[in-house]
Amino acid sequence: MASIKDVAREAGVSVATVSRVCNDSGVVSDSTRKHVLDIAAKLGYSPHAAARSLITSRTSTLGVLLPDLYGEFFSEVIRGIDRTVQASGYHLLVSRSHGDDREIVAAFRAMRGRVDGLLVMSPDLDARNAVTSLRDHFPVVLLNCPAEQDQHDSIVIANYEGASEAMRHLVDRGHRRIAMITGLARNYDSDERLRAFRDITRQAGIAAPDAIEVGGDFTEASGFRAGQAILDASPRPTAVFAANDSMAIGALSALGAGGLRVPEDISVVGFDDIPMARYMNPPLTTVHVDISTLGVRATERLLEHVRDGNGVTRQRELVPAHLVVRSSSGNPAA
Amino acid sequence: MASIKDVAREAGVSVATVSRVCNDSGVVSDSTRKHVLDIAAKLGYSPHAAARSLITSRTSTLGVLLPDLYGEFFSEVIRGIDRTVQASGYHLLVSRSHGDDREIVAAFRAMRGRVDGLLVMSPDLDARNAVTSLRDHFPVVLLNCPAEQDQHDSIVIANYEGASEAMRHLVDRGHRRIAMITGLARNYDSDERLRAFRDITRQAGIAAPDAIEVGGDFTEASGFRAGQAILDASPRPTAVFAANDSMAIGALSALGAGGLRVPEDISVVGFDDIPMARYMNPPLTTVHVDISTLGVRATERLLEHVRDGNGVTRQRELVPAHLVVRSSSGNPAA
DNA sequence: TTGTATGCGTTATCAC
DNA sequence: GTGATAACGCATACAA
Repeated sequence: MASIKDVAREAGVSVATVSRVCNDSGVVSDSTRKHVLDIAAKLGYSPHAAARSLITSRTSTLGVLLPDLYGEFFSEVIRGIDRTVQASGYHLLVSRSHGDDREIVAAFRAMRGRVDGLLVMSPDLDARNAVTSLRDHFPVVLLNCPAEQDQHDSIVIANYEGASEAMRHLVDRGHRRIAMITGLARNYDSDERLRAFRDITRQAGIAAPDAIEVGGDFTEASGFRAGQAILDASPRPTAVFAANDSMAIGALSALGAGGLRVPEDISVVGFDDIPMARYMNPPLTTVHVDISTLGVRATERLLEHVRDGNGVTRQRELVPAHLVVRSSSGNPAA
Repeated sequence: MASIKDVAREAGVSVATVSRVCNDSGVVSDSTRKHVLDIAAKLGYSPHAAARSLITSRTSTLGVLLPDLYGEFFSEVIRGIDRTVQASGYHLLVSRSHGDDREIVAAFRAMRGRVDGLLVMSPDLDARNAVTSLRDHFPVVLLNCPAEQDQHDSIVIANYEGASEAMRHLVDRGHRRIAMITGLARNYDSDERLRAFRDITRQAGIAAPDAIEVGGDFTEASGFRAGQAILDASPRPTAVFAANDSMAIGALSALGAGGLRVPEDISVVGFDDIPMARYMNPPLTTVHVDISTLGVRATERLLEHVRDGNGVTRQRELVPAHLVVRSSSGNPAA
């Protein structure tokens, strides 16, 4: 593979000149510039990224640490991240971690010399310490993580607000027996949405067994199982609030298979508004989140840090979440 | 950030010894090894990836070039890739390209010095030349690309076989008016699935206007629009074969909104078997593809190349695709 | 068993 | 305008 030396020799100039041409730095005469460019093209030369970043101490790469790459939600987040990263001329290094401290620390170490900054998406409540202790090494932006205000730079979904809106919608429609399908245990998003469920039901004077919580893990399969459990519950709820759309869709399927009509017999509300939600049968009432914006904003914030150093203030940014009423929710049966 | 020099100085040894300890190479006495390890831990030292790859000329990173990061299909592919990459101690650099030659070439260049090998997923039929001309720089494995047998290393879905099975299923059930919702134009997957549609309909003696093709682009929205067009078609088809599940789901929605019952009035068959397919209402009959395996196998093949050099033979590998009959397909109405 | 010295490909600081 | 040359952090051949 051709190096800067090859180009210099072939063009009859020094490596310094070739470097200047490639980086538009310093002053080079038009004629030599053109000549060097020609030779470089002929040799198919492209600078060696590792060598360059060794001397400049910049990699032009951003890292992203994800809990798992599953389903449309993450797909959309990555989409937003990728779009922004690419538009800024950066590269994207993705890594998955199960979320525990040890693994996050290991991932951080492995990133050294590979990235200029890191996007961490770890809704696991245990991971905070790892992030805090290692933040000194390079800029970090937290994405949908449980973080104290101003402690870290972070972008989070308005989980509580969105879930509250969804729950109020159900209560306002007259529902008095409501089930919640929760997400993974010790997960920030899930906990916040559950907190709203509890607050709103309490405010409405609804208590167990009229307010029940069924455990899920954000997958369609767990939503399906939860739906089956709700079918068997007595008294049977007239409405279901799922912590995300995938589970709502799984529940929709189980409820339908059990002979219930949605929304006539039972209402179902999800969270996220993944692209597929509106195409469900019936179209899913859900809390809309501009998911890719989550990725876009996080990346923009990280780029600010990477470029402007530590001059950027730390703050917590909220991505709004609003209820979109479609056909899967209605009034409870008389 | 602590470098190897800092560790060496602090430990009172040479950088060579520190290097040997870190890489388990050469022979180091147990006592100094332990000592060096302690100091390294104390200083929070981790080797600088760029510096290391400059001297070893290996990056421990694989690149993946994708057409777009949209929907569950890509999500699953990346999932498979990531799992394999990570299990092998490699990193993953993702990049998106719109698929045209120029952009692919640019992406290749930018990858120089960043990756040891590249996974290219570009179903666009125009991109072949770019890949061929740049393959010399590092190992490349094509993922679901139109490639001549033995010309490149590639993994492809058994598009034609799977689509044929789906079409035969419909014909065997007695359908004589069938619509196909195609994918993006000039897309390999779409073209192969369409080829099966045309072959099977021809073999069954079905011709226009009983065999119609409606244009889509793999999104739910395009499937929805196609579904509306099919509602208005006359004679109206009794079955629909969509080039992927997302479009099938969109069509399901449009057909239902138009008052048609599935499968009583019209059958719908998809392709991919994304996780959500079985939770549709009705559950979607579709061609199952072990999507993440596509990513896993491609990554394994690429790793073979990266590790064993050019000793690995080039070949085309097929990922099987088989029909899964659920409830969205049945016999045509009398 | 350990240390010294060289070079990987690039940019940056000087001279000229 | 251009060319030497020193660094960047590390691995390794060779010397001790």
